[in-house]
Amino acid sequence: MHSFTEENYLKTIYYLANRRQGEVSTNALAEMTATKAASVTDMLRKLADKQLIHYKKYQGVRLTDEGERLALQIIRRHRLWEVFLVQKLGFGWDEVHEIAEELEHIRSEELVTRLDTYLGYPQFDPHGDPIPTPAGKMPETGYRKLSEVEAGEGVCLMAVLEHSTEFLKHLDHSQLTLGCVVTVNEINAFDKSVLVQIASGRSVFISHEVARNLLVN
Amino acid sequence: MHSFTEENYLKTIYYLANRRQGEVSTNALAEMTATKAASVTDMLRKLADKQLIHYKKYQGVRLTDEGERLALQIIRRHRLWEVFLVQKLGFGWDEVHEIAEELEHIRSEELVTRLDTYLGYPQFDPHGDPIPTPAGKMPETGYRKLSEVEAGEGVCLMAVLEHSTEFLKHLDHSQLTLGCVVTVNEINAFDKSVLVQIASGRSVFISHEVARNLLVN
DNA sequence: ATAAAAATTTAGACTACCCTAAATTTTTAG
DNA sequence: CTAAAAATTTAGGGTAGTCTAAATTTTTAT
Repeated sequence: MHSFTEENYLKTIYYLANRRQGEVSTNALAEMTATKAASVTDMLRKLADKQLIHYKKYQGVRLTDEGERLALQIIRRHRLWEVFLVQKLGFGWDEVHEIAEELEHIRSEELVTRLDTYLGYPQFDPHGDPIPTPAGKMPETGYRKLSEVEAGEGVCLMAVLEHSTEFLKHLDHSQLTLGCVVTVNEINAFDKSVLVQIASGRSVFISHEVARNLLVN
Repeated sequence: MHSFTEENYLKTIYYLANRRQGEVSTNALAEMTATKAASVTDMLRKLADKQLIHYKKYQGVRLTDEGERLALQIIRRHRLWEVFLVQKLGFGWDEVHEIAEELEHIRSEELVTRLDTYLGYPQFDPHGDPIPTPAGKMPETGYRKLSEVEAGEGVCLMAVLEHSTEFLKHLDHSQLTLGCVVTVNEINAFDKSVLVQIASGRSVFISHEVARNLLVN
């Protein structure tokens, strides 16, 4: 079995590898795990010994197939629990991340299977992120960032890249919810902010910073 | 905050203090926590420093008010999660203990509150154990052991003292479920086994060992 | 009452994970 | 191309929780 801490490192390596494509650096991991680079190096040696990562000193790190399988299993659990917390317990989508961080480490295959069934085999978590399959594959989505949409296009809000409470509360406040159909009316040439119209007919101003964190279809 | 391990010790001290009335011994704790007496001594010093237990060397241990409050909070979480696992996810009552051992340590008051609401404020867990109140009181039940019931009496099965898979599967097999009304027909003078009649009319033989672990009303 | 047995505590050590400071390697800038 | 900067690793050490073996205290049995 792998420790709570090992699981968190694997998950973090997966995220960083997919964010900035390619190898993951020690410093990036230290920042994400809120530890120091020296501690990361210790753990990388340990994960490499267990064949969960490919690791050459000073060269960055990459998950092995087994490491990726484990990472996706943990992400699957995290996202299923987020669905539970929002859909069944009525938490807001901005309140569930921390709790799911703990729930994802509960060790029981049977529990995850039954939870999945209970929730009706959801495909996406409350932030629109796809839920990895039981077999350990991450579904492809093909979403674009709202910041890359041309003026005049109509698109559907599918997911958020940023999960902070402040960002999510801001979206709630602007009546921007997932599934929401928006039409891009204007793109400001200077600051790249966009003016969109939502289904209710209301116009909503979205800064470039926000638009970069919204995924659409 | 208190560690996972500290929480387990507090819970275990509570159980043992209520099982064999009075002070809890180092060895009993070592057996229950599957560690060695020396490790228990270390932890007792730590819990005493934190004012969670009353502890005098060589004299056994007792929870302080604060320690008992924490222990009951953990037991409350454990039992609520067991209700969830059985009622919502469809686990058998013999399968939920280990998983609830992990879930009980998830740190979120809000989670427990919402779970309680979601489950409809249950009073008892799937084994018939009362669920401590949010304020940290253990409800009194006044149950007797089936082994103490007189011949001729009709009683209702309310709870089990033993939680092992084998014991619970045996009860399932004998069609002895909680809430089941049973009439004690005969008490064997030699081995104290009892012959009871259940609602379906069927007679069920119950050994003294089993009867001692069944609580009735 | 006291010696043997049982229970408990202390001493010293181990692992997992984390840290700071110093050393080393890689990257970058001039 | 090389010196400075940045990134990374190594060295040495800390805490939490565990262990074994030895020392100490309490209990039990004669």
